[in-house]
Amino acid sequence: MLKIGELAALASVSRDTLRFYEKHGLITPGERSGAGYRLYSETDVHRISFIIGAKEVGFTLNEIHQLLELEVTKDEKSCYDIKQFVDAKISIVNQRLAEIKRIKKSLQTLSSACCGGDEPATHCTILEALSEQTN
Amino acid sequence: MLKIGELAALASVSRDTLRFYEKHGLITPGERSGAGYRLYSETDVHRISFIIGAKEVGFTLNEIHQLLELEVTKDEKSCYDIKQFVDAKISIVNQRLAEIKRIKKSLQTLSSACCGGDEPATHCTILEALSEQTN
DNA sequence: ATAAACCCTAGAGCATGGTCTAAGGTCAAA
DNA sequence: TTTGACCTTAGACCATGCTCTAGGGTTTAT
Ligand SMILES: [Zn+2]
Ligand SMILES: [Zn+2]
Ligand SMILES: [Zn+2]
Ligand SMILES: [Zn+2]
Repeated sequence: MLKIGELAALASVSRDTLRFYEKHGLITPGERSGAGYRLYSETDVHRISFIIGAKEVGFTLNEIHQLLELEVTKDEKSCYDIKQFVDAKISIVNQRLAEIKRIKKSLQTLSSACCGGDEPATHCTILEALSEQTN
Repeated sequence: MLKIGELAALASVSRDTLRFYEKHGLITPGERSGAGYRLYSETDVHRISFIIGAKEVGFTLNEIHQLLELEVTKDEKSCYDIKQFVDAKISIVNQRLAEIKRIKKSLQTLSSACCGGDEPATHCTILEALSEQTN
């Protein structure tokens, strides 16, 4: 059984983060010591690992919430269900990717149209372009 | 001179958004009517256009703040300065892009390792992988 | 025995970019 | 004249993911 600071060190997160995850229902640490200290079991450690792993691949806490539900009921779920979930996330990520690429392109277009010289920017095509709405 | 609702309609933003921008120093509408209504000049309209244009290419409000300072002092600034600013943003965008690509790859790796079948997910490689920290 | 290091709670605060509400004043048309 | 559409303010609220503070109690080492 680990105390919060021990788990925090193990998982490389802050104690506050662990309490935050608990408050938001991501972990439900069972036991408390006589003094009311949280005590984390092996299962809890595994759960934290899961959360951190899921964060690392870009899931939001909300999504991790749903993933954890899939995880704890994994004998009632199929691989199909889990894979679907991941694939749905991939398509969200693809949308973000497309948006950022769009932004990058716009910025590159702006940048390459500008002479980048020493003269006053009164004629700068970047400043001009920004005030022309495409809408 | 436009009232706030008129400018809002023109710029396709809400009245609240315009007041929000003002509160955060992005616009500084000069005049008020007798009843205390904000009155926007041609210059203000141009400024709003600029803000919206800059938002469209992905600048944050904070960055737009800085851009506006460049814009109003553009006779003291050079194209070099402006282009530098845009190029700095491009490198921020590139970092975000790299991070999202990393996430996408991780998710794809997860997805493709899963059989996606109908059997119980007790053996699912996705769930397994998520609880294995790379750290 | 006392100080450092740890634990607890509730709740505020941060950054981002707004949106909405309450409680009021103003202006135009019917 | 009264309704509705517009305007004002200050401040609360949304999501996201923490981080920090205040004001306590506990444990451990010296
Ligand atoms: Zn130039
Ligand atoms: Zn230029
Ligand atoms: Zn399978
Ligand atoms: Zn699977």
